[in-house]
Amino acid sequence: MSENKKRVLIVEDDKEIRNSFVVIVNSSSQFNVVNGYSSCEEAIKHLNADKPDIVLMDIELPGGMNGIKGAKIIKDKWPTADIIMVTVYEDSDLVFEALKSGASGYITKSANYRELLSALEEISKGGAPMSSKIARMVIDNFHVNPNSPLTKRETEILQLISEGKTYTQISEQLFISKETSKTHIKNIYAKLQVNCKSEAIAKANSEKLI
Amino acid sequence: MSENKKRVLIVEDDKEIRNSFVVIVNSSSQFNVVNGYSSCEEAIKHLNADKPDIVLMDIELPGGMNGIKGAKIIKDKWPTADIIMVTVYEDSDLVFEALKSGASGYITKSANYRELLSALEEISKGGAPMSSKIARMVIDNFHVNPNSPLTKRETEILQLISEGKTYTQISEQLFISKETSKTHIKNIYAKLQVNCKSEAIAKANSEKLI
DNA sequence: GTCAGTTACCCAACATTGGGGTATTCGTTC
DNA sequence: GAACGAATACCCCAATGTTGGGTAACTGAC
Repeated sequence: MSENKKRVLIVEDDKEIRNSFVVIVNSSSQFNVVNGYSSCEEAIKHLNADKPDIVLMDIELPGGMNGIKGAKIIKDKWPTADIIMVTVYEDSDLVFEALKSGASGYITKSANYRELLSALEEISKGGAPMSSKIARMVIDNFHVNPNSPLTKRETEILQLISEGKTYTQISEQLFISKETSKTHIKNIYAKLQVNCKSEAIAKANSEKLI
Repeated sequence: MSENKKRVLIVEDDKEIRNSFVVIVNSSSQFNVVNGYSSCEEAIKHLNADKPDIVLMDIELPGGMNGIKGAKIIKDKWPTADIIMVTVYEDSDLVFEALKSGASGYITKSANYRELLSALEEISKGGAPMSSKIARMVIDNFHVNPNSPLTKRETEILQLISEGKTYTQISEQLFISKETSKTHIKNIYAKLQVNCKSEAIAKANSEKLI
C-alpha cells in the first residue's frame, strides 16, 4: 500500500547521489520518495504539499542555505518530520551543530544501500541512527569532567550560582556565613579564571564542571 | 590468546544475573571476565589488580554506593575502563545521570546473549552501545527549543551574558547603548521569569534556548 | 604532622545589576 | 492607516557584586 509508506524527502544538490538515494529508498516496501530537491529553499517551499515523514538532508549545500539552517526551518514549519543529516564529514562541531538544529540522525554519504535503509528503519521506530564514532562523541559530550579543579563545596556553590542564588541566599542555604560564600566564590573565579557569576556558569557548562 | 582478550569486570548484586553474564562474556573469543563483584566498593578495592578494559555496571545496587557513584569513582581511579551501565530502567533522568557519571554505554538487564556481546563489541571499537530509545533521548537532548519565547536579538544577548559579558561590554559589542542592553535583558528576565543573569543562563540551558 | 578544604572575618572603593518607568523608529500584518 | 512586535534609547535609585588586598582557626585524610 503506497498510502502506508513513510514519505521520504531528499535534499541533496549532487544529482547522481540524489538519484541513487531515490532508487534505494523506493526499493523498500516501507518507504517512498515524495520529492527530491537540490536546495533547502525549494524543499521548504513545497513542505505542505510533500508532507515528509523523513527528510534526508545534505549538510553541504551550495547557495544561500546550508543543511543546518534548513533543518531548523523545516523543523519549524513541519515539526513531525524526522531529519537525517547526510554528510561527508564527521567533524565534531558540525555534528553538534547539526544535532542542535533538530536532526535526529546522522549518516555519511559513503553509506551503502543497507546502511541507508537501516537508518531509515531506525529513525522510523523512534531511534537515532548514527555511526559508532558519532554515538561515542555524543555520549562523551555528557560526561562531567573528572578532572575538575573545583572542590566539592565549590561545585556545590557553583550549582547554586547557576540557580541564580545571591551570596546571601547561598550562605543561608548552606548554613555558612555570607563571607564564606564570598571566599568560595572568589576561589572559584580564580580557578576558572573568570570574574563574574555568569561567566563562571558559562565556563562550567563548556568544561562540564556541573 | 587469553592475553589479547579484553578484560571485563562485572558489578552486579544478583548472583544469577552475574553468573549468566560471566558465561556469556566468557563464551566470546574476544572477551574474558576478570572478576565479578556484588558491590562497587569491592570492585573499586581490586581495580589495580583487575585492570578492566570494560566494566558492566549495575545501576541499582544495594548498600552504600549505587552504580552511578561507582562509575564516577572507577573512571577516576581507572580512567581507561569503558563503562556499560546495566539497568532495568530507561528513565530519562537516570540515563542522563548515568551518562554524566562517565558511562559510555547503556543496556537493559533483559539483554540477551547477542545484545550483550554486541554491546561489548560496539564499545570495544570505540562506539557507544545503547537502545534505539535511549539514542533518541540523547539526541533529543541536543535539540534547541524551536519554540523559544525570545527574539533573535534577545537570544544573541543571552549568549553574550553566558560569556560573562556586562551590560557595558554587550552594548559595545552590539553597537547599541548600555540602556538598550538593559532593556533587552529586562525583557529576557520577564519572559524567562527570572531576575538575574546566572539564573537566566541556567534556565536557558535547561530549556535549550541557546 | 602536614596539607587541602572549609569555615570566618576585615576594609573600602568601585562597578554592575535590578526594578520601575517612558518613548521613538521601523517593519509587518491586518 | 492602525496596530503590533521588535529594537532602540533614556531616566532614577537602591541593592548587590567585584576587586584586592589580607588573616586565621578547625577538620579530616594521607
